[in-house]
Amino acid sequence: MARILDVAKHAGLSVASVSRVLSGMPGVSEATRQRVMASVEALDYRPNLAARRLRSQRTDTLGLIVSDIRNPYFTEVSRAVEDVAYANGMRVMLCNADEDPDKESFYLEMMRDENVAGVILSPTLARLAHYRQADFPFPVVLVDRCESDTEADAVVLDNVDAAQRLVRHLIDAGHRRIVFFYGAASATGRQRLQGYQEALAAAGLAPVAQALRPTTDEALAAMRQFLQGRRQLPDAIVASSGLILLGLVQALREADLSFPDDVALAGFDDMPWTRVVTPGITVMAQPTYDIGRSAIELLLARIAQPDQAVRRIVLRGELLVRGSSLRQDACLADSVQ
Amino acid sequence: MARILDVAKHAGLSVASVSRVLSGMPGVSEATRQRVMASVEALDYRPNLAARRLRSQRTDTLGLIVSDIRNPYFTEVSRAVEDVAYANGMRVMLCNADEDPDKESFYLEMMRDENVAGVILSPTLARLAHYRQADFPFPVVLVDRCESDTEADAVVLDNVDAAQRLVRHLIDAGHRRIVFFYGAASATGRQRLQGYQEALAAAGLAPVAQALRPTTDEALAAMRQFLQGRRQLPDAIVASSGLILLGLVQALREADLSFPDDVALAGFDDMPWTRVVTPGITVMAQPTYDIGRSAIELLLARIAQPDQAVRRIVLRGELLVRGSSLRQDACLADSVQ
DNA sequence: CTGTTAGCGCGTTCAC
DNA sequence: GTGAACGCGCTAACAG
Repeated sequence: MARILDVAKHAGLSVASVSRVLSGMPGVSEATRQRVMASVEALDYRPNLAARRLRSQRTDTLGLIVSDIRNPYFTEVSRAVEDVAYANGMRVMLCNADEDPDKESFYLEMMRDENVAGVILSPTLARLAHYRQADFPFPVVLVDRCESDTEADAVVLDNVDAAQRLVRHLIDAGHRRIVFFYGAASATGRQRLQGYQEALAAAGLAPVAQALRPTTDEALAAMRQFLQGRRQLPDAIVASSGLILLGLVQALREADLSFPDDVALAGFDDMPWTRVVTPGITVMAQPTYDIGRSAIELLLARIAQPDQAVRRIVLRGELLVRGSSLRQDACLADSVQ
Repeated sequence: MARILDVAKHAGLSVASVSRVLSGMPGVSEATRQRVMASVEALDYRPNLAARRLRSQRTDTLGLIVSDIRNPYFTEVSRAVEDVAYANGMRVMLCNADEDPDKESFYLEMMRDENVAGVILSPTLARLAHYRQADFPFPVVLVDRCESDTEADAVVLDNVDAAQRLVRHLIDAGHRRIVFFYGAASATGRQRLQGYQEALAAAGLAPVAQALRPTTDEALAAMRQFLQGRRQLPDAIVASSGLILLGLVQALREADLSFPDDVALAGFDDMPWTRVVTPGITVMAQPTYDIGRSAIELLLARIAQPDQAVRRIVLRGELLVRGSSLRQDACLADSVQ
């Protein structure tokens, strides 16, 4: 592997000149610049990143710690983050905490060890509870999950509002007994619970909420149990995330129940499959790519300006009404899309 | 940030001793080990990875370059890779080439710059065509995609066999005119095409195959066009991947066509949603987690033994028969699962 | 068993 | 505009 010294020799220059050219520093004659570039080409030279990072103490690496890599929400966010990062000459280390606080801690330590320039994190509830930016040696931007009083740069959906609108839609469609299955392990799930509760309260209805871990398997199990326990179904069921929604649908299919005939259905996240089940499932769609893009833009801005005021970007969900939420007797199934 | 010298001073020892303890080298008395650990604790010392990597020329980082992070196949593979990697004290850099040869090249260069210990790669067709391990400065294990004559460690499905069995199942179920939508950009898609062709040939049937880029959107567009072009539908349609399958189903729903009544359906990958559409979709399931686990085990073995013979691990798909492939008049819909 | 010391490859002063 | 030399923090060879 060619070193910078080899390039210098080949070009008949000193290592300093080569370094200057490669770092794009000013004060180099065009002639030497050409010679350096030619030698770099000739020797197929690549700077040693370890040496460069050691010497400069700087780093061009960002961390992205997602809660669950299987969640399309996060894969979409990660695509946006990568796109913007690479466009700005930075690399991204993508890590999957799998909703496990220990894994999350492990990766945060790793980020510290890697001396990253900054991290985008969707935190577990425990970490968010006593979150302080000062605990981290690098700037952090929260994504997807954030409390209203968290002192941190963050990009989130307006969860309370989104849940409210989703539930209000169900109420408007004529449903009264509406059950909510939500991921209790995240701030997001709880905020959506709040929106659900507020929407019901405003209509004078009683909430029935079921907490669970935010995975498809858990939702499937919870729904199985729910169906066993009762003779009469509610009017509608709402899921606080796409992963949970999938588990609910699996359980309904198992039990040979159909929607919206036996029970209406709605959830979060416009996952591709919600369009292909019959009828389509009404969901609150999140602007996933924008969320990721906003997060990394926030992070890059923070890195450039460490002392700027804390910013929070709140995005709005989009209600996509499909067949699953519409009572047959309402005769709307065909007219709304 | 505490340095190793600080730890040494604090413990009243030399840097060498501290280094030895931290690297787990033998020949250190228990007493000094204790003192070092105590000082490390006291100072909250963490080794500087850049310095360590520069000095030792070794690295504990592996690369994983997947073709499409949105494909659940790859997220599942990546989970397995991470699990095994971390259990072996290695980190993983996960990169998403997005089926783009340029991005793939970019990431491979990056892997070289990062001086990774090895890479797991699902290669684009172009790269596979003239693949030579000698072109890479690190060991590579191919995953998902590999030609029969590729000289490389690899973990793949037996694609020809899997496609044959899937198509044979359709033939056995009474279908005759069977159309194949496949991803032409990968070796895998082509191998599955071959299996499809062989199964049809054995039954004396004529193949009709539609090549496309292996994304849901492309499959949706291709299927739209396909449906427009003809008055009569085939008996059955087969997708060479889960992503393509999803696009096909979207197009069928759009056109208000149902399966298996209007046309039977089958595909690859046991994606969660294939179970929740009605009826369920018959698929050839891949052992995704095992694929990932095998790949990293192969890679770790190769790193430990650079000169061992090239190995290829071929795994078998599992046919999951669901309602989408069974003709109604065959009266099997309920008896098979 | 422990300490001293020479670089790993590069960026960055400081002279010239 | 260019070059010589130092040191980032660590590991490993060697000496004791």
